Amino acid sequence: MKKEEKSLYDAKAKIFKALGHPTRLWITEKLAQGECCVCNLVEPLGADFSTVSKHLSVLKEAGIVDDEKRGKQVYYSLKVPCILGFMSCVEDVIENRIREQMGLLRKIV
Amino acid sequence: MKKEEKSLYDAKAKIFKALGHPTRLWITEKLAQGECCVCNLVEPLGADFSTVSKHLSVLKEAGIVDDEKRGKQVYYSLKVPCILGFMSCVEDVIENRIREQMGLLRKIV
DNA sequence: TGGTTATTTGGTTATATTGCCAAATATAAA
DNA sequence: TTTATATTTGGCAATATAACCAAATAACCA
Repeated sequence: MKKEEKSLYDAKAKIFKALGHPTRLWITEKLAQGECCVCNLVEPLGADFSTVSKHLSVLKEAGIVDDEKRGKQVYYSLKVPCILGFMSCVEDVIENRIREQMGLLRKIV
Repeated sequence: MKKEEKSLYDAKAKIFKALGHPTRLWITEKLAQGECCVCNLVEPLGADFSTVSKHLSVLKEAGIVDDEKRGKQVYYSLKVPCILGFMSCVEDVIENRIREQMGLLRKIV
């Protein structure tokens, strides 16, 4: 990989990496339904306020979400809804994996 | 997040995580053009054979690629082409990010 | 002003990832 | 059978991530 090619792949990978955590994926799908303040996410996630805030900043850094301060709260929103279009593909991958495991199981038993 | 919800998000995140590395992303796009043996990937990547092999096994574990041994070589192929459909979205995110940075720069200068 | 609430930041510790090297395995060829 | 080639595996050191706690910041309210 050449140098400039490398930095393009670094940039792309950053976005996948940002989505590569269950909490951040959950947040992303939640925000797809509409903006949320941090406080709206903390309770259902059952994580520390600071933890959620840090996950949000990873998503923001990656360009996936936007933030806006209104009063005491910071509202996050999904900036790139096209991300959701990928989820059905991801679910296909998971389904395939399960199907294969079942096939394997049948052979063993 | 409830327990079973958590494991769904774990499974989804695993796929994003697998794609969240420049080398693995490069491999994925390369395989989209047709199957490759490990030896075909090592040289252009400029990485160790063992390193490439491990990246491939991450992709395989995630259900993204398939492998098939033929003779002395192992051929890898892209199992889920729908992954590529996401790339234009990823590129949009990158483009937005650059655009914003330019806007910011204009304010400063 | 002082207090309260929402959020971010810094620090720390535990865990995971990455990349290389060396060794193991497998297949083909001599 | 020995040798060479392609690949995987195990181990190690360096680096990155994640989660929590405590402290800092920022905005509103009494």
